[in-house]
Amino acid sequence: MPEGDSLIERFWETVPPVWRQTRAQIRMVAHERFGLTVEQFQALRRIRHGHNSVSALAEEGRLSRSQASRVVDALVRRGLVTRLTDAKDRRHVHLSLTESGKQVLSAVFAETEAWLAKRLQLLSKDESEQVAAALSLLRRVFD
Amino acid sequence: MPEGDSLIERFWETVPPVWRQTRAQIRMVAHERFGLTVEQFQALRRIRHGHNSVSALAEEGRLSRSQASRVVDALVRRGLVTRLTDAKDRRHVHLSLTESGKQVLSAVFAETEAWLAKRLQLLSKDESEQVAAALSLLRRVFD
DNA sequence: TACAATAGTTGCAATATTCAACTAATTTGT
DNA sequence: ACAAATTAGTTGAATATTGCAACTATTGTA
Repeated sequence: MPEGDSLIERFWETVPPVWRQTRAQIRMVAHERFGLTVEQFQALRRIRHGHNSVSALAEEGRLSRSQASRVVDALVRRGLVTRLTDAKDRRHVHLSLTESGKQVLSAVFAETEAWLAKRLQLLSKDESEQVAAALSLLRRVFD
Repeated sequence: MPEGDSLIERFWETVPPVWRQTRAQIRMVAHERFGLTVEQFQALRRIRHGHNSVSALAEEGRLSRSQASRVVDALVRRGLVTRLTDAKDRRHVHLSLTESGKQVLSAVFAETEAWLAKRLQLLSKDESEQVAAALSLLRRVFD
């Protein structure tokens, strides 16, 4: 399987370092400017994305429910997230971002996207389209 | 910047989840079958890749030197890594994989690559080449 | 109604992580 | 040549993170 091998090679050469750099960038902005751990930032991101319960956060982030609960605790103490007990099923606690939480998340994203755009702009228009198309393909096979 | 935006969108939709799945796969194999933490596995990988000192591991893995030192300690205790003091500069300690370490790393990689190949084989030959080319481009702009 | 299942939180023990101090070896400035 | 600075690595102690198990509270089910 020679073609497959070279694609696998490219995958290993590309995806981990690209993500590591991106993650390091997120960490730098989130931690050094806002005092958030990466886990806390991820939780904010996931809450915004609609994973608004402790269990959903735990599953998405591959951490235990107890840890997820404590991460949420820290975010609530910082005033970035609110807990709201579901009226219909009082076992559920709905998490949502406060205004402050939204602002922090937007700020981190804005800085990270500026950083990302600077790199992606090194591609020509043609190359951009090519990469975008390829990423769609890649995403599809990982669904 | 409409084209750029869509590439950035694709990036966020693709790279983090693809890597998260890959990482989860590594973790599953490394931890559940070999009792390695992800950090320990990463250290093995980096030592094989030539980052064969405690400082190099610390820098690559973005962890403190003291922690890197302890991770190496654990690997040495398990017989997966050896320490060898440099004869010329006796401050340096060269790390290398033992046979057992190589075998463990190969086993983890083999299982992970089988998993990866199963996904990438969903692509046609043309698509494979397209994705491989795009990954090269992406890698280039992140160097 | 009793029993099981689900969502979440907390106590506790085991690990992991960091900061600072430390040893040891080498390099540098004078 | 030699004191001071630098580099590599390790360790102690304080702190934080994590996972397991136990717990409360609520809802679903036989």
